[in-house]
Amino acid sequence: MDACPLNRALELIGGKWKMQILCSLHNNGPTRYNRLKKSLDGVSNTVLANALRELESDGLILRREYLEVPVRVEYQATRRCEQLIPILDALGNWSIAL
Amino acid sequence: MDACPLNRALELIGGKWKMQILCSLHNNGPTRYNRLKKSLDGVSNTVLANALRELESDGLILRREYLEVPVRVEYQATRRCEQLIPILDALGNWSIAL
DNA sequence: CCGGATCCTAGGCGATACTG
DNA sequence: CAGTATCGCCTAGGATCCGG
Repeated sequence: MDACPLNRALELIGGKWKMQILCSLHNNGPTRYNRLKKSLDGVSNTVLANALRELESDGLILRREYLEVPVRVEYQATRRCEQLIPILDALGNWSIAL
Repeated sequence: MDACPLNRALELIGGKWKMQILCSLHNNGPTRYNRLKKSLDGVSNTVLANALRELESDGLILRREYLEVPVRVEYQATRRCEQLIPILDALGNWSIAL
């Protein structure tokens, strides 16, 4: 009955891949679609593309399209995402503590 | 490829209800099954019971059974769970910021 | 009262082929 | 290269009934 804001957080970064995507972008800086796809292991196109669109519309990542031939698209973490990273770190540390 | 400890965290507290269960127990102290069930809204027995067993075996909650008639069972957050709370708070605050 | 046993459903997820 | 379109699986989650 708390209307826990955690639910909101889970809408933003829940699901199987979003956190990993954000971590990867944070660690590697701007990254192209295919490189990102390889860096995660086992994502399908549908799922990855979907997650990226949602993350972008939620302001967590930035999509930048360079009109070259062939096209180049890069994704990078936004400030909002960077603010999240320390929290995810804390969560990760907690999970392996003791 | 990070073997992100986040995955471990998600094993522990992922899913639709676990975080809410932990929050509720933290906020309300030791709580009986039915009361807990009502405090969350829409959990089924199978799912709640399952989550509780997993949380217990992961050391996040404590199950205490009083052999009265009828039986009384109370759940409460462990120290490990309490350590997690501030992180979940941070996550919640992040999700509603700006 | 607590929760196990069953059964069922939605949608998250994956694989492949294909297009601008 | 960066995705969409299509299809199908699979499992987390839900409803209900029942037993200790």
